[in-house]
Amino acid sequence: MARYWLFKSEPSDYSIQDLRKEKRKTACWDGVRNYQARNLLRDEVKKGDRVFFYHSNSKPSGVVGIAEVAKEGYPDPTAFDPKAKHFDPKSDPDNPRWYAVDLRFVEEFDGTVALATLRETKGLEDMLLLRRGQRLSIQKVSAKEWKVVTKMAGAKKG
DNA sequence: GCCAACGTTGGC
DNA sequence: GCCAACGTTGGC
Repeated sequence: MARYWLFKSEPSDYSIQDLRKEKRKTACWDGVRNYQARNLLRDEVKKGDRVFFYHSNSKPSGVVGIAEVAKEGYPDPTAFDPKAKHFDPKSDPDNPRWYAVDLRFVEEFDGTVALATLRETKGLEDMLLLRRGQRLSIQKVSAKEWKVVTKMAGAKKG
């Protein structure tokens, strides 16, 4: 059974439009440096899973579209690259500390499903994103929440 | 730009 | 293992 996720990104850093413009509309989701998120990328995010693309620190912040997992967890190459922004000298290629997945663009919503709107929506009361103090950049989304949000967005390929 | 809520680091 | 200091996230 396919699972659902929500991946956060600051659009000034990397946006859904950037993903759409990629060759084959696919990109390596690298740079995650949080152990909880790492565990999800390494162990639970599977090929074919669907992902909400969330723009944080944005106006407004919210879910802007859908991607799918094109490649399952593998060692994050940027952790070994001294020139990379998220280089980690303590990550050893023989025992990698950080993981990445590949995401493929699926769809961009007509508009942003804003965080404020999500908060007001029935059926999303338990959504992790809306939980106080929840800052994780990779989050699990339930099938029910996926359905509600895609419906709000008028998604065609949800 | 502010600041609350976390996560990480490092001294002890 | 504790905890203070510091860094980051991300809404507002």
